[in-house]
Amino acid sequence: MISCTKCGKVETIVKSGFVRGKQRLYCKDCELYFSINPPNFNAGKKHHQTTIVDIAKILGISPSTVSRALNNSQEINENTRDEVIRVANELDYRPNFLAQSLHRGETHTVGVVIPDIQRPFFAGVVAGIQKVASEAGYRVMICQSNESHNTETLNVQALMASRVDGLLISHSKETNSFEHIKLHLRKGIPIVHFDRVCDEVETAKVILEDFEGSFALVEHLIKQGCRRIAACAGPEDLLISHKRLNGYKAALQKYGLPIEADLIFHSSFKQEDSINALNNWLDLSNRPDGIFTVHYANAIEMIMSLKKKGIKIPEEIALAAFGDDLVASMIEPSLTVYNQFPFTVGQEAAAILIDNIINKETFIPFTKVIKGELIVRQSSKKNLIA
Amino acid sequence: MISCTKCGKVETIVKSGFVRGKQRLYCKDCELYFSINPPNFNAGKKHHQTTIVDIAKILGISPSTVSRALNNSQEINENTRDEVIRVANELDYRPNFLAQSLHRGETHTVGVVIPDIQRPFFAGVVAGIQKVASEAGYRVMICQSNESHNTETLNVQALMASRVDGLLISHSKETNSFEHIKLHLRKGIPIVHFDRVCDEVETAKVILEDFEGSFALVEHLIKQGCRRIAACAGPEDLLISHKRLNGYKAALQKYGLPIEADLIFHSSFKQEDSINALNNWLDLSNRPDGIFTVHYANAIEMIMSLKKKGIKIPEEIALAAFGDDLVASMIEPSLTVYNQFPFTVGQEAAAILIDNIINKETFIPFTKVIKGELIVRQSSKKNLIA
DNA sequence: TACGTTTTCGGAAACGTTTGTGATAGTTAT
DNA sequence: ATAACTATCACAAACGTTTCCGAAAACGTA
Repeated sequence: MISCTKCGKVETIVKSGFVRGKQRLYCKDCELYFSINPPNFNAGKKHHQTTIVDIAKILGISPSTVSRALNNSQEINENTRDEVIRVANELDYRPNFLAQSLHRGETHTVGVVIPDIQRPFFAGVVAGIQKVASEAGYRVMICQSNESHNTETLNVQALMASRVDGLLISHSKETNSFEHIKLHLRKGIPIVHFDRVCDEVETAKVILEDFEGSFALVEHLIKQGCRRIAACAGPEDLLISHKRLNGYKAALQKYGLPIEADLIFHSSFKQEDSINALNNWLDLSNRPDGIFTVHYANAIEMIMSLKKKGIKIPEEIALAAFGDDLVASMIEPSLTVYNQFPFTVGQEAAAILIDNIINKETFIPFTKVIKGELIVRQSSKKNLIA
Repeated sequence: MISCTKCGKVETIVKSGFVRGKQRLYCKDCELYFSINPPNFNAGKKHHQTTIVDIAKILGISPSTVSRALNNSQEINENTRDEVIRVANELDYRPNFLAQSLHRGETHTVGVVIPDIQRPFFAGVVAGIQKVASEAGYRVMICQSNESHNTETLNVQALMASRVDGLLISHSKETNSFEHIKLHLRKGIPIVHFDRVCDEVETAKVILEDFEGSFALVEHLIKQGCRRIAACAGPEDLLISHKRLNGYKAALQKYGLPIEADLIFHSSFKQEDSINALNNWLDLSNRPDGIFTVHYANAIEMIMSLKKKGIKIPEEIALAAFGDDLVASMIEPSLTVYNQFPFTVGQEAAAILIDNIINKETFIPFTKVIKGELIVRQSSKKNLIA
């Protein structure tokens, strides 16, 4: 039979409802409520990281004194401080970051949302962010949206639940509404966009010279003698896709070349896409003699495909693309690119965000442009014009 | 003059020591202690994320009831629950993760320490980790050691201060003592090693077929006709360097080839290193006819250098390396590699860690080996033996 | 009617910190 | 000697949750 956990009596026990599926009991004698726990309820007891209270108990002082000793407060006796520090070292005390953050109301952590860490550009950005953040005493929490709007929204929510002090984000290619950003911005959370920014919200932004970059690439192709230049643009929803496409168009216009819808294709960064686009262009009665892509990976795939078909690069078709990478310099012919300096982008974005966090009241959003660099390689060196 | 913050009197104020550098005051009339705050002390007041208490106040109920309503407790009236949920949605309530974690004593977060996120192998591992972790409801916190022992130690400390529930780590090339790991292992924190593991500590490990992989690569080179195979090994402190070197040696021995100290070089993943090693080998009176490297990047650099020198690959020198990457397949000649499936490594490591976290009491450390795959490409196809 | 039982909620403690305020012993100045 | 002041500590509140316990009201059932 069931006996009272206090007096041990059996006859005084009556039932008293349910809690979490377990029968609740009441001992009329002890006036005690209780429920029965499984025998190993306290078996797997949490391991105990040493706390400020442990130290206080050992030294017979109050937790507040320990806290003051460990925080270089002036209002503490030197001897006391030394004793506290000695014991703290002995027990390998580490302040509980959760408790500190909860109390302070800030976590000294910034959140990062990127589409895909495996893309060298974003890996570089993350490395830059971590460098600046760690130097400023901030932790970094990284999430991947995998190019999904929904996942991105969940990422932002999770980071906010973790109470990050600020957010760095580069949107997924699907993202076409920005409520999840505006919501938190309204709550006063500092947010900084980079690369794939959005014009709808008033945040600080770190962007690349998207227009200028593609203009430079396309102008370069034109100067090398190309007269029919195809464009492999990015996903239609992305702002940077438009900017880059505009750069392409502007370059064509400057040199009096027509803009042909046939030659513009919106890729979604998938391999098949770019190959399909390429094949379509090759099937045209009037083939392009130059290709501009917004992502170097597309250009690499095209080069491979063109080589298989025996089409000469750059003589028959020249190529130029956004984004530098080892493979762009290694492939034959090596690929002309516009280097975006991802590490710098990350550094700048993090620096701006931390500034925004620290000077929350006075910070005024602005846009920082990271200048890129045209790297001319074999894929475009027709040398018709020296 | 200074007046009491309560009664406003001036004449009753006396000084009363210092706190944090600020003069402390005492009003004899009110018997009140206080110190003077700068005027804008409460100006930049923290923005208020809505809490459970806010909801409770609005509805005139207690916070515990709100908590129960939001946690699908059975002991709550349906109407009450609906009301709570309605208000919670209106105010966009998000539970404070810090408070939850502090209370529960667990963060549902795992820490990851890697040498460098920009290396495709580690980026792949991280992606695998995040996939498994997020599916299991765990957050991921990533740190880079930048191949520094000291930074690695600091990373581990920071993650522990954040009270991560478990740790995934691949050691820096410098790391030759493991106190920072043992310390936390003793405290009962689940730790899983991957790739660059360490034999000194009893943790679960996810490793590659280091021995078998290099054996396969070297055996392949031998079967292709190579008789003097040089090795560009990893940093001497790393366990995997030894394993891979042993695979190299074993393959040579199996085929009765001598092991020559001249042909073994320990790289530190720096570009100059591998080029220097290559030049040394080329200067030998008896040049090697095959090169095995533990990192594909070294092999890529060597291919570039060899091509400049006009040395034919694979006829004069064949190459094979650890680690697959886009560039390995794109370079000409394409590079024979042993693919390590980084994404799988990450997935396995995360799955094991989470198992270790959940079944902390019963978990028994073990080692999981991820099988690799030999990918033969042009850099080694001498076809002497079909 | 009377008692047992369930439902539903409030109060309070706890997680580990930091910090405002009360308190006391000792020190200096008048 | 006495008032003013300093140094040093303890206590308690607060951060936002969850959960144990107590209790009132409602609902049975004998």
